[in-house]
Amino acid sequence: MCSRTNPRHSPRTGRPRSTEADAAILEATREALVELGWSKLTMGDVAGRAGVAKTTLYRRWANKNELVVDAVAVLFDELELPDLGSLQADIEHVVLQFAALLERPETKTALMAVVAESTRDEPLRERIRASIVDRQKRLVLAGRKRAQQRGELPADRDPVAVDAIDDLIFDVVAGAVVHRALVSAEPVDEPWVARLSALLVGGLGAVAAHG
Amino acid sequence: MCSRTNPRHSPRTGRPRSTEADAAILEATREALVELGWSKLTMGDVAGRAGVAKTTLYRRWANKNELVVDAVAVLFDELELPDLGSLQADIEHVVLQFAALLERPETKTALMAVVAESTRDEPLRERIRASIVDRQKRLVLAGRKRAQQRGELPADRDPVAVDAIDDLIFDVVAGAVVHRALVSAEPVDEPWVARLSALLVGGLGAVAAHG
Amino acid sequence: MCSRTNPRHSPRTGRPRSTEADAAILEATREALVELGWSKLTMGDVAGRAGVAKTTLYRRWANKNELVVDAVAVLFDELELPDLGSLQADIEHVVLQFAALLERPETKTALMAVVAESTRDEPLRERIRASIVDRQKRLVLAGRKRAQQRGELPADRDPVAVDAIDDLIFDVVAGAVVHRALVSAEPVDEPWVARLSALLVGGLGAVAAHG
Amino acid sequence: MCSRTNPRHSPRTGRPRSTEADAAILEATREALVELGWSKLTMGDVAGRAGVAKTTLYRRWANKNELVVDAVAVLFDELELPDLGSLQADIEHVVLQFAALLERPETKTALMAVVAESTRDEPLRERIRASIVDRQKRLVLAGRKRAQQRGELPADRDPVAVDAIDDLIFDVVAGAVVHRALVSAEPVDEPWVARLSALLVGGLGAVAAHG
DNA sequence: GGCTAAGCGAGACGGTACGTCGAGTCTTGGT
DNA sequence: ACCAAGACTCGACGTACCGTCTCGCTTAGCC
Repeated sequence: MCSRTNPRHSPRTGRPRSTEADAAILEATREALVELGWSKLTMGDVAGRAGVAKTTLYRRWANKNELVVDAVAVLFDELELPDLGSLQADIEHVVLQFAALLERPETKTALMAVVAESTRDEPLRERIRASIVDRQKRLVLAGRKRAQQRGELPADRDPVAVDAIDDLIFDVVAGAVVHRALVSAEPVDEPWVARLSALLVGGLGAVAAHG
Repeated sequence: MCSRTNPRHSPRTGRPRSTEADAAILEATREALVELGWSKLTMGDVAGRAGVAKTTLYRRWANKNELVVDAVAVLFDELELPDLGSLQADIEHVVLQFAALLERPETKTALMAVVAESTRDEPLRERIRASIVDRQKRLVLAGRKRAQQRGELPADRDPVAVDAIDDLIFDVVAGAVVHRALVSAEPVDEPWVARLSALLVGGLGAVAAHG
Repeated sequence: MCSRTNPRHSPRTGRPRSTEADAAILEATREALVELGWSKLTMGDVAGRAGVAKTTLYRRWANKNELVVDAVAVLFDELELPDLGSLQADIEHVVLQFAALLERPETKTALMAVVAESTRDEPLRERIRASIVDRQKRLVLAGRKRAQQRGELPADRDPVAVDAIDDLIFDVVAGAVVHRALVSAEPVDEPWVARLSALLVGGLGAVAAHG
Repeated sequence: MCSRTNPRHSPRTGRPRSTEADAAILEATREALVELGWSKLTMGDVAGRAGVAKTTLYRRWANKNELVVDAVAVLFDELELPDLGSLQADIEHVVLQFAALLERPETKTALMAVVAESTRDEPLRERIRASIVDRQKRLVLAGRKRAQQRGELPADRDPVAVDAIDDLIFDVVAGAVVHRALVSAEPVDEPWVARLSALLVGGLGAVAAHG
């Protein structure tokens, strides 16, 4: 999950890798992201902060991007979807959580950078998808299920179509928040979130009606 | 428009800058983006491709990021909004255009990278906003006006609220397409675009109704 | 004789060191010297060739230089001084033997390197002197004794002066051969050796006459 | 003579190399040799002492060995052969000069090291020969000529044989001094030098008589 | 015949230097 | 003032070795 697997080698032999080093490196990486941002973060600096040799980093991660993905990924697991009684309230709550996450300097600087790198680095894209993106689709799924139980959305007819709608909602919500926060550089505040969720709830009703 | 203005010097004195160099550099930058991607593009390489000295680049642009923004910005002016008879058709058309633009390797690799850099570089953010982002808001504005003329959307009541909705739509559309294309790395094809525009049109109706 | 003695431990307790490892390491060291030369020889590589862990090397030798000295020292014990009937013939024979030894790639690359290191490493200098240099002075001593028995050289008068001459001859012969072979990089062939021994025999006569 | 020649490039274009940097680097190299010795001298340290970037070193010298040869070579040009009235006195004087040179820490540590490296590096051997070795043969030549003028040695008969004797003397003198100073690590003092030159003068007489 | 003290293979560890590369600046001579 | 060329400083890169340090396991001699 978090480090380069030891190539062609029995796990029973030799000195085992230090798990303290693992943790210290990831923590140091987040710290460096906060202070320096992605483009000024260096492997040597991270090693220094972690109290670890540079070789120890390279033994675990092939390069800066993979390290940063792992350091940041864990933050995304904080997102939760408590039942607030209505689809619109649920959406607003998770969008605000996501916006708060994107406001943190370590994610703000890192997320776009690694996605940019991933356009030319297939393994990195896979790592991002596995560590970050796919893990959050659970939120969309859970939100839809709950809305269906409440009767806010009709029950599934065609499971393929449902999947497609889930993916659409995921890209729309995540994309809109990222774009608002990082490209437009405007605040993701309650009024905006209210408008966004109104748009979504309204749109979902229309799409579900004749979908 | 596209290059660093000559600091503290009268524009009338000495040898004028070569306009051929300007064009050659931007073209060379796009070429290098296609072949190498953003992170492996180097100023020396661009200078070499353009048949120009590195000095000449730095006389015009302060650094690599600003050069890349200018090289890519012009591509976004290709987007157009022909009248296709309905709001949904207009949206689908412009989204497909935008998706095609993001498929081009020079924009795919560059756009996210410079946005990532801009999270720590205020002048760069301003340049991106001025050169790329704000320029495309015209499309949202034009689309809405046309829909209002057709009667698909109600006429403006509160101009402030209208602006807010325009901005929301812009972030949702641009964000969703970028996220689908670069993060989810799934095709922005006609079925997906149809679903997106259905969602938007439905949602806009709902929002406008009680907005 | 050849390896670091076990510090602060009774030699009777615990598992004894493998003598096969000793031999394999020295042999591997010579092999690596032949293939890689002194400066590209690495401890890890030697350990690998010997089928032994790096720890096992460092348990026996403090560092690369001491290992190399021991690996090479044994080769110098091959030198012999058979009685060929005259001082000049004896000298020529031993010089040719020495030259052949210096032609071997493992000695050629190692000898000068460890001597160079020894200019800044007193323990190493001692080890070289004990393992290599002093051991070969026996040849000079034996040659002189034999020449005196034959009447080619006068009998000893002052033992201190005799020692001084022995040392001089040693430095002249060894130095000249090394310089010819490694610095001038010219062949130590029979004509050259004949000239050298003629010079020495003539010179010794003169020095002994009024010494 | 002292730096890597600029490959495939007109000398008329671009910023010229700094000659101050050249001098500062060589001086810094000698200083570092004195303080650290050859094996602990690093390119980065030399660059720092010279107030120069590491790249500036690598632009001029391919590696540490070539740099050290150039830094040390100039010291050997100090050797001179004043006329002291007799062959023996001339020899003693130049040998003492040479010994003093070898006592200097920068030559002591560097000379053997680069010769050791040169056994596996043909270009380095050539550089040493051209910069250091061949330049000093002039001393042997001059000494012999002067001795012939004085009548201490017979005039040339066979020029080839004369060359061979010159080379022999060079290897014997240089080799003996180096061996005494660095291998035997004993002082090259006046008594020893007197014995050496007596040996040589006596031997030369004998060799020249029937050579 | 179990105990104990070392040896052993494996490989991770903290360091240090390597030689290269790119960014952005400066210095030539020439337009 | 511009320009091409290329040297300059700075700093990070990713690699390679050094010599040390755990691991789990083996191999003797002694009780």
